[in-house]
Amino acid sequence: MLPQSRRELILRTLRADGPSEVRSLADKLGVSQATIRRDLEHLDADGKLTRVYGGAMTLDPGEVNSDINGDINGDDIDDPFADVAAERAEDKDTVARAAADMVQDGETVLLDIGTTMHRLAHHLHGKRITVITSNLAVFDELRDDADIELVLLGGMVRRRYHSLVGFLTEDNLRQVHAGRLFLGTSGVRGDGAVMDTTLVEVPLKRAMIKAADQVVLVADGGKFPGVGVARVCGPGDLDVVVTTASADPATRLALQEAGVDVITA
Amino acid sequence: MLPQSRRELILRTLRADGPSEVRSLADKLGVSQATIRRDLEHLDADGKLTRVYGGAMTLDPGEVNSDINGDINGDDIDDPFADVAAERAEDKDTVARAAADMVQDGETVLLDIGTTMHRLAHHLHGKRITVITSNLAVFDELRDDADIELVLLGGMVRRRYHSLVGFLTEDNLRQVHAGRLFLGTSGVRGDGAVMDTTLVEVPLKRAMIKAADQVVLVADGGKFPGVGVARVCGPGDLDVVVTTASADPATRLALQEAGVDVITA
DNA sequence: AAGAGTTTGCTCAAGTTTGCGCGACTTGGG
DNA sequence: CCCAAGTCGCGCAAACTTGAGCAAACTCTT
Repeated sequence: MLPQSRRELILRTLRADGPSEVRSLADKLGVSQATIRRDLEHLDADGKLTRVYGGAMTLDPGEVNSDINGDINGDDIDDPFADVAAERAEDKDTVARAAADMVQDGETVLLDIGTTMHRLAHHLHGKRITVITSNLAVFDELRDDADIELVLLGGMVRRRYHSLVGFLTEDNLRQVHAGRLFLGTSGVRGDGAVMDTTLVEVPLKRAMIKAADQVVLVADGGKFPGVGVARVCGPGDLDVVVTTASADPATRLALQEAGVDVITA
Repeated sequence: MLPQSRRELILRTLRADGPSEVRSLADKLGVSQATIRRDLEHLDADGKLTRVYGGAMTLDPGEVNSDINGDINGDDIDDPFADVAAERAEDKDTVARAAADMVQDGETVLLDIGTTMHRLAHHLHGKRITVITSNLAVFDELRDDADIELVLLGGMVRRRYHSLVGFLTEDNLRQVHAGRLFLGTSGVRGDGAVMDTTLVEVPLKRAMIKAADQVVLVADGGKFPGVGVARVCGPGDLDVVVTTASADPATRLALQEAGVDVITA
């Protein structure tokens, strides 16, 4: 059994059966607890799971399969530079925090789905704002925060993605308006086009863009350039991009030439 | 059981069932009360709940009594007979179970807000159905049940009532259709009119009635007759009423004369 | 076939969690 | 006002988890 396969199996186990103890993982995979610990340490550094005392669980509050969303390209696995991938998890938090810092009391913000938006929501605590979202991880994060007026868009519960989708969501989006939209992505193409891998989300993202005055794309440098099967929008639809220094300079330039304000967190 | 999982379970329990005592949490989770105390201390420090003498509750400012949430009429609070309220809780579960038993695989049901509907949702586990709701307690109950297609109506999060309200909810309700609606109430008047105490819910309830083929009112006998400032609908809008033997006979008769099928659970 | 580098399992000290007992405190009722 | 019942916080010991160090096994390259 390859270490890499074992780690993927660990992730799959967590996604399927929820939180798991070190002991049970060791038994199940036929390796020592020390090995499992090291695996969990690795996966935690890569932002694939959260380590907790005694075992591990999927990202934060039952976030079953966040990376399908937030980090849609699975390059982390193929990436031979493990330390680069480790930076990515931190990068996500960095851009999320920088984006959250833009938000002032009294604003109304629209939050896209994905892990990056969840991190962003985490940094919104303490502000007196209105948040509109179809992101269930964001909902879980903010549902007990009395300072935040929380509006949930309707839709079908998509458990694997922790989101709400469908025509109800689209309908609701046509009825609301926000000062700012924070948009996530699977990757930005070299010409500045925003991409996504899940087709069903594309019309929703487009509806969100229509519903907001300002569109802020939040994406760590690992997504420049990035992939995705579907084109969500062009650089002309974006107002601001928050990213990290590791973003590909050519893509960044393409964005700036399209009039986008590129902020390096 | 991981400490982390246990703590999340505590939060979930509080959200679903309202305030809880240290003892009952300890029994439920199979750990000592000391551990529960430490967990509560932890969660309180994290701002996830409010510690109170004897137990804990969700940190909603107005959430003094669980019944404020689900049970839309606040009469349980004013009720000087605590044991009556306790009996009522059992009654609520009885009618909820009877109503849930009506549901067949493949159905689409619409669930109103309130504790009774939460209990009903609890008895829906194991069925392969579609559930549409704006009830966040129902959402919490069913969000991890892979057999149930769950549709959440959009709206503003109303924390004290564990519900979603507003024009987004109404809009969504105009777009969906269900075979059956399970309706809650604060009380049924002597003439069979369904009442409610929260004005903002009335248009939603009316929209739900329009969106369903069959309307099933689920209300324990303590609500016959009952009070409420706003009239939701008349007996003619109801198809079935599920209640307990303690329901006022005159009110029951009025319903039957209006062609309603009154079922005693 | 040998060496460099990685992975794995084991051991051990340090740290964490848990359950229990005890004294102090809070609550509700005479 | 005081009392009884229950709850709380604290210290302690036992059980468990963790991270680090180390040697053996393994992989890959030369």
